[in-house]
Amino acid sequence: MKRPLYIQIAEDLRNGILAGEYQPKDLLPSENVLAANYRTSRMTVRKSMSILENEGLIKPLHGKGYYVLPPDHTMFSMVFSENPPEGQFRYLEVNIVSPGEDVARLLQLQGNRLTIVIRRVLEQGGQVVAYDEKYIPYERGVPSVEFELHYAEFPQMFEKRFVPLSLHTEMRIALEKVPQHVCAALGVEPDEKLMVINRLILTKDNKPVGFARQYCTEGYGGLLAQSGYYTSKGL
Amino acid sequence: MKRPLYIQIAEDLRNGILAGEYQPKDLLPSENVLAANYRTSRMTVRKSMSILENEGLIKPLHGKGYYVLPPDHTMFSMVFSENPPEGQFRYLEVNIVSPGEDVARLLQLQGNRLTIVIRRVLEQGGQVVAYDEKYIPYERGVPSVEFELHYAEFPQMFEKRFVPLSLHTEMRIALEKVPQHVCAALGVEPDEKLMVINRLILTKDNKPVGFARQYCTEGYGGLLAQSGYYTSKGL
DNA sequence: AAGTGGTCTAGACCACTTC
DNA sequence: AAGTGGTCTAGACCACTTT
Repeated sequence: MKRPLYIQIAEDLRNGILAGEYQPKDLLPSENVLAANYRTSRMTVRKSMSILENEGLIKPLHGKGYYVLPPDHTMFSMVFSENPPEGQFRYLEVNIVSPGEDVARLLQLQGNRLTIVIRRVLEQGGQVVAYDEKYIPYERGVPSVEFELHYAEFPQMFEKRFVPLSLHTEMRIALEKVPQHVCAALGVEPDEKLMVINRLILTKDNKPVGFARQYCTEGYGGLLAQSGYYTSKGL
Repeated sequence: MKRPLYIQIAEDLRNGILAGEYQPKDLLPSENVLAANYRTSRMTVRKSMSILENEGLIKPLHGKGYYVLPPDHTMFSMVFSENPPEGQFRYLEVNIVSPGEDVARLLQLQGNRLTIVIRRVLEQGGQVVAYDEKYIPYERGVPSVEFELHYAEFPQMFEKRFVPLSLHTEMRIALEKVPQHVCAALGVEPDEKLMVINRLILTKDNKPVGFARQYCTEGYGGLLAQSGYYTSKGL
C-alpha cells in the first residue's frame, strides 16, 4: 500500500525525464530543493538519485548538479543459454581427444595436451538447428568425463575447481567456415559459412579454462539484444 | 590519497568473495557486525552493500542477511557501433523508396507508405566487409534526406522528433539469406547466407520508428560480448 | 525476544563550481 | 560567499526471519 518515499521521488523524476520535461544535458533540481519540496531529508533524496544513476539516466557532477544523460544505443545486453528454452539436444560424442590447432591456441595448451570434448546437436521442432561443442583441458582423474555431463550449462563445470565468481565468459559472434566434422551433422556443404557463437571461459587472470562454440543454421533463430533508455530497468 | 571508508569496505568484501572466503549461498557478516568491526555507522556499511548488490555479487534478504549470489554466465553485455572504430564507410544510395515487404512489416507501415533509405558499405583495410542499410518512415518535409546524413549514429536521427530517452533499440543477430541488391556490393553469390545484425528502434509504446541492418562477411570480425563476475564492474 | 535488513531523520564537515 | 554534491554519524522505528 505505502511505497517508500525515495521510490516515489525516483519515479517522479524518471517520468519527468521520459516525458521530456528534463532534457539530456539539463540539470535536475538540486538535492536541497527536492528535499524541501518533498519535506524530507537530503539522504532520502540521494537514495532516489542513486537509483536513477544506476539506471543510466543521470550523472552527478560534483559542485554542479545532476545532469540528465543522453541515451546510449551502443551498449546492449543479451541473454544467451547454450540450451535454448524450446528444443532438445542430442549427444554425438564425449571423448578425450587432441584438439585442433585453433582450439589449442585459444586454450593456450602446452605441448600435446589433450582435451575433453563434448559434441551435441541442438534440435528445434525436429530440425537440427545448431552444432555445439565444448573443450576442456584434460587432467588425469579429475574431472571425469562422466562427471562433466551432469552440468546443464558449461561454466558450471568449472565451479568445483575454481572460485565460481572469479570466472567470466567472453563471447564472440561471427561468420565462420564450418569444419569438416560439423558439415554432415548439420547437412550443410563443406566450406559453407555459418554464424558461430564462440565462448571462452576465463579466470580472473584471463587464463582460459574452457572453450565452447555453436554453429548455427538459419533455423536457429538468432540472438536477441536490447539497448536504450531503461535496459537496466528491465529487471 | 584517502579513499572513502565505504569503498574500502566494499573492496574488502568483494575480495573476500572473489577469493572464495565467502562462497555462493553464504551469508556475509551482518550490517551491525561490519559497522562494529570498521568502527563506523550502519549507513556507511549499507552504502558498501549497495555497491556489491549493483555489481550482482550479493542479494539482501530481509530478516536474514546478505546472500552471495552464484555467478550468471547467461547475461551478456556487448558494445555495438554501426561505424566500426577502425574502418571507413561509403554511401551507395540515399533515397525515398517503397520498402520491401519485410521492412514494411517490421516498421508497421500502412498502405504504400514510403521510406527514406540510406545504404552504405563498410570497409576495413580496403576490403568491403559489410553492407549497411537504414529505413526511416518518410514524412513530407521533415525529416529531409540531407538532414539525416548529418548524424553519425542511427538512433540520433530520431532525437529531434521523439523524447530521446524514451527510445530503445532491439537487436537481432542471425544467419539470413542475402537479398539481390546486396550481393553485388559484397561480392557474394545470390542465395548465400551471411550474419545479419538487425536493429529496430522503438518508442516507449513499442512503436517502431526506424530499422537498420548490416550484412556482415567473414572479414567483418564479429561481435564481442562479456559475461560473468564483474561484467557490471567493467565501467 | 533477538537479530536481520529497510526506511528515514537532522544534523555535520568536506570538496568542488560559480559568481 | 553561496550553492552544489560526497561522506559520515548516531540515532529512530518498521518489517521480516529465526529461535
